[in-house]
Amino acid sequence: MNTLNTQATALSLKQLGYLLAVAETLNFTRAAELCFVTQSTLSGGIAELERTLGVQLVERDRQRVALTPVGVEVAQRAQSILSASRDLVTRAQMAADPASGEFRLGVIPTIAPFILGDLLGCVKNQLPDLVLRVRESQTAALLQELEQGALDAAIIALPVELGKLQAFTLFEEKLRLVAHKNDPMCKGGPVALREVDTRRMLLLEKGHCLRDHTVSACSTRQRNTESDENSLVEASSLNTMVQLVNSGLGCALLPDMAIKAGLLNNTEVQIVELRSPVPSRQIALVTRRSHPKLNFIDRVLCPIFKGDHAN
Amino acid sequence: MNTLNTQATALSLKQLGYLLAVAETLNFTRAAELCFVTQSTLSGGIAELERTLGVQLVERDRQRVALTPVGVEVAQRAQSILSASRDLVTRAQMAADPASGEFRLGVIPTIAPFILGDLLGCVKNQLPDLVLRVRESQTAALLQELEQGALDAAIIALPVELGKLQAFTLFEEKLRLVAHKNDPMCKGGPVALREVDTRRMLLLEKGHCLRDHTVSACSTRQRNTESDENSLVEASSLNTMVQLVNSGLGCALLPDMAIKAGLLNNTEVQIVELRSPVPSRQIALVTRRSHPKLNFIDRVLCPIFKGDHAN
DNA sequence: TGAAAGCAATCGGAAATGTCGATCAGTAAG
DNA sequence: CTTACTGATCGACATTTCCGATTGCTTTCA
Repeated sequence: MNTLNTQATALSLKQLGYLLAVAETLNFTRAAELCFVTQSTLSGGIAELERTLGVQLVERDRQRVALTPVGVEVAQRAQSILSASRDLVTRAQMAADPASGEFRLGVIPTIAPFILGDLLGCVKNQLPDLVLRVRESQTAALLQELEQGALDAAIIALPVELGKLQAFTLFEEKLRLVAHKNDPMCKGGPVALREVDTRRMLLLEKGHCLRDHTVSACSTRQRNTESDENSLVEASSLNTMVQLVNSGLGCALLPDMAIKAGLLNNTEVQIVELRSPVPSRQIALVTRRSHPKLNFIDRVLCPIFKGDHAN
Repeated sequence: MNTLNTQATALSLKQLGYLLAVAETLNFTRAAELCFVTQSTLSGGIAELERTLGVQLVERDRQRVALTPVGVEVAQRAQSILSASRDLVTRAQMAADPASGEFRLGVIPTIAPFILGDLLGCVKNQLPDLVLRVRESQTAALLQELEQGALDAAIIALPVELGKLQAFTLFEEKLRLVAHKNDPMCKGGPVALREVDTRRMLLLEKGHCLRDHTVSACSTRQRNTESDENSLVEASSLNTMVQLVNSGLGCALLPDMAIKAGLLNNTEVQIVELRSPVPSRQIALVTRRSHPKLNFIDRVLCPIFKGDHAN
């Protein structure tokens, strides 16, 4: 049983608004109009605010309404609090537009260099308010960051173990067999991939998904990836790999985009026509199922990425 | 009929608190405990906050809870808003103590110089948190400022036209007749005031209440104040008036306090004993009936002022 | 002098909101 | 497969909020 306990209610922004209105008008009735409430409500609101603070803020007899010195100070503070609140709301509502703000995109290294130029330009044109922040990492790292929320989405090659992630396929990318122009393979007609000596096939270093794709494309029989440690050389990037091929060290499977982007320019490396089935990899954009902008990603971002690739 | 109108409710500090708790714990259940509500309540609160802002602030599936980038920013802003709110409350509650803060006191010129020294010292001792800000003005000006709220209280001489003001009598102050020591009045015994030649009675300039008191004390018959424009000299202060008396220009009625304060020191002016009724004026502290600290003024401030005078 | 209008406080009832407990649904660990 | 833990959801209840009407006081105007 409370005797005197006037149970200090919590401060409310609404009441601070009432106080400001009173400070402006020095008239409860007009202040109430400003706040779109009745004089009764405003009167009660001010009274409760005073109860909460334990101070009289407004000195009022029926003729005169004036703020007490404390009231003036409280009103000033209330002003800045309400202002900050309005800022918070507008700021949040600005950010509500998924096409604005920051979007953190991860891209695997065998795609990034060949897509980024176009991509950044495209996004800048079509979504001028979106700041695209790109990070290049291998699949595993990207997926982890994605799950932790450090990335909004990632462009990778399927298949991968999608946990609670959602994948949107962007396009299918062919893998091209390349060799030095003096290589015997370049002389004849189309080659079947399984005829290629796997020991001559150059690989990227471990961790690159393209390495795994290459390995599995070259062997119908299940080959243990761990067992072929006998690869003579491992390249750390597609560029390096092309140089190796150019030196006649072997052949390689390269993503179509890389070649289209001119990776073979100024080299003596040529594409070797392959007999079907032509190997390929599925490029997808992956994000969290729970991502706030999931719809935006599906409906807006993916189409842009697809369109970009089509060009 | 609203189709989509999700009636944006106003921001509430409570909900901002919920968000901060979630940001801290990254766990709805524990966040709810922090806020002393059930998980259900907190969950709804966050949901409504998001509805208000139109943005998803917290990314949550049943396993992982994380703030979205917008959520992080909103949380930061919420932090500072809540902090400012707490400051407002504590600041107001500090000021709730009537014995702290500023107190604007007006004093009439025929009292101020003789009471202020003691008064300021007394208040400083007994109410160390009270900043006494004193203004010296004539009665009319003080009353006006009082009504406008520019002053908290005023020390004046009664009677005055109290509108919606409240007067607390402090003490009765005798008025002393003084004259030059060579004046014939100083030679004989006690003098009756009505025997004094009113034409020799020096007056303060218009506006000083002491002038009016003097005038009415000297005349039993109703004398028109306007008619005695024939006063030869008018002093603008008690000090000046003493100098005039010292020059033998006439006699004067001086407040007891002024004399006790040493106004006659180093002069040849003497007190002339008066036969009763000895004239006097009633000194009072006046404030608004609606003043927030009315109780404090009555119970604390007035006793201090009385005590101060008694010394 | 009386009537009318302006003002803030107050009160009772109606509407809105906040809160809780219980339950559901999905995931992870044992 | 069960258990434990998570956040979302629903219905019921209590509280709060809000309004309209009224009161009591004052000033203004007739």
